Amino acid sequence: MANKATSIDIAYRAGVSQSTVSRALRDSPLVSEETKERIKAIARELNYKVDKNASNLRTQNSHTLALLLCEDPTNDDSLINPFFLSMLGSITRATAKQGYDLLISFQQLSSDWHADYEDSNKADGIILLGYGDFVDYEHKLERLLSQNTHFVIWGAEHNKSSVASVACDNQQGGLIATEHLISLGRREFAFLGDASSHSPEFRDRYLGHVRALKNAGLAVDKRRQVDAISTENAGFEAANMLIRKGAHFDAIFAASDLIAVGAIRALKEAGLRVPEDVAVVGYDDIPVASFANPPLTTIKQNTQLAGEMLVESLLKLIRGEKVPPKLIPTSLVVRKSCGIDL
Amino acid sequence: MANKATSIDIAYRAGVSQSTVSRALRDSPLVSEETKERIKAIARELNYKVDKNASNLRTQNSHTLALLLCEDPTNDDSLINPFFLSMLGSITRATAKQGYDLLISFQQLSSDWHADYEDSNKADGIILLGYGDFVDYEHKLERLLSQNTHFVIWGAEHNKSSVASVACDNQQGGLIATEHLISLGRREFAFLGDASSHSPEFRDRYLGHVRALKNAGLAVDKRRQVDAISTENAGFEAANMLIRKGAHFDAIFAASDLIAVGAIRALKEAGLRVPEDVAVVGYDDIPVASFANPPLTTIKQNTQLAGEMLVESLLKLIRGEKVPPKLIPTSLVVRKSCGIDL
DNA sequence: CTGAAAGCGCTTACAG
DNA sequence: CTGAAAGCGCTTACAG
Repeated sequence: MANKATSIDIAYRAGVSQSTVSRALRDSPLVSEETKERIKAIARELNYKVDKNASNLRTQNSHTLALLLCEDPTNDDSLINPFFLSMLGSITRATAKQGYDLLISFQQLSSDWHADYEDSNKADGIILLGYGDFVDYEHKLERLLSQNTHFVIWGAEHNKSSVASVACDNQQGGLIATEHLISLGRREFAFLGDASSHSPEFRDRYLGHVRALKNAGLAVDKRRQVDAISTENAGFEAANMLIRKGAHFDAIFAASDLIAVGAIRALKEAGLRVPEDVAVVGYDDIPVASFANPPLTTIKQNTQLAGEMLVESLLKLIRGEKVPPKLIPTSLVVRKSCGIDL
Repeated sequence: MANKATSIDIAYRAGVSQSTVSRALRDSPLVSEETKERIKAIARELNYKVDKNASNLRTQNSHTLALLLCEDPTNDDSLINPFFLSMLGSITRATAKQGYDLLISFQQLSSDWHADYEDSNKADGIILLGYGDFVDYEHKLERLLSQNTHFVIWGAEHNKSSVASVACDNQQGGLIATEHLISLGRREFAFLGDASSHSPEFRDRYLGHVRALKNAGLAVDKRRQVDAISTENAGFEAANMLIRKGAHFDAIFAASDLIAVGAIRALKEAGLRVPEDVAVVGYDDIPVASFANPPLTTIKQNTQLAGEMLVESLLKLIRGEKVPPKLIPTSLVVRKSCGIDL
């Protein structure tokens, strides 16, 4: 590889000082238009690009954000939660739009976080996506907080108000999903998904679900809530358990689409028809949802907006501004699994 | 944020020179064990991390790779080709395993590439994923080549042997998919997907498909090949066109799973049963494939291996080694859409 | 508007 | 085994 051109090379050719080159390329008003043009032309000709390591070292910021994607321990090695992938797309776009680069890292949940991007000046801040067990997660957040790292988390509002967060309104999602089923005449509900504080997002969906039931004067039967992590298999097992217990239900609200798809499989195998016997609603609107059989009614999170807000909040934090937690409303996507005639 | 500790701070506390600190932290054999321990302990205590900008500037390499994901212009804005996402996962992992960071960027195909990661010393090399139109793509590759950028491409073998590439064996994939259908008694084949030089991967799948037909002494009917880009809609349209033309066929080999899923929808709407009347095989094994109705028989690419090889090839290139193009064998995933009784 | 100079925080020859 | 010093390529006060 030919030696890269430096600002000194350009200065030499342009017959100016290196400082002037640096100013010209950064469009400083201190340089005359004429000189600027000459310098820029030479820079283009030499295919010159400012050395980021040098400029970052000098200015002490990296113009780079880091995205830490924590994988669910439950997914197989090569599979990423499809919902996160959708977020990844919007985060990448939002980061680029702001003129930042994005460093990405997948972390095993088990392992200790390698979250020293900011300490090593590789990134100005960190976006955290996914956590596995929320209780463990909080300890890690504590450490980031104590190290004054700039970071913003996706998913659940943290009880420490000092943690910046962006989340979709999971309670509202659970509410509208359940209200929809109620409006279609369903009365006996099952909820599939962990409803404990270990999974605050699922728990909030559950809380919204319960609120809708209460608003409608319907019974909340704890025996029809079955824990499940977000996999097709867990959904299958959870629905099977309900069926084996002989539980009565005419609707299932699943805390995620994968759970819903697994549940549908279990229902079918048990000879139950979806949606005639049991209506099913999922959560996330992953691509699989529209191809499920029947196509899955689900709650869609606005990942586009979410990505933008995560990036925006993080940049504000870096600039030293305050950022209140953000809550994004969700929307209902009606397909056939809820029993409506499309 | 408290001022970050530097190697000088540590030197001061340890009562040694800054050079010794630097050596100790890099585990240089020139430093006594005892001194090393002392220095490392202080570094931990101060939460010290080597400043990457400074060290990269000094050593003139970034220990970072860049991933350029070029989106298909055909996908809607927030949706990424699910196959690429699976690659992304394995590339991220492989990069981390080698101790490198990964910078990621989504490029619009229309826009001019912003591929100056290496020129600005932000990355030591680039992995290119996706391209849209291959003919346009090649011009861009020319430029990278002329700038002596280190890069490796995924997908098709480039006719310039100087371009490092990793690809799955698309011809072999097309061959085994078609052979499988033939072994199940299918005789009249349609192929859905662009078979021109604008989509070399699809074309190779088509070539393998044709080879299998010829090997079996079956007719190759050009009228049963319909161009389609890799979307569900394009597959739907392509299959509809075949049906409207009154083409006879008892099997469809689709160049991608999305095309296959769209084709199945068209077949069903036309009152054709899958697989009884028409068997369908796709390509990629995206998550949707197993949830399609009927579940889709498809060709699986080993994304895990592919990601590792891309990273490995790129690192070799950076080290100045030669890298021959790599071809990874594919495998058949049999589900119900091909007509086998599972 | 321009230049000379300092300095960001490291790594690494050079000298001991 | 250790230290003093140079230098990676920028940005930006300071002086003119």
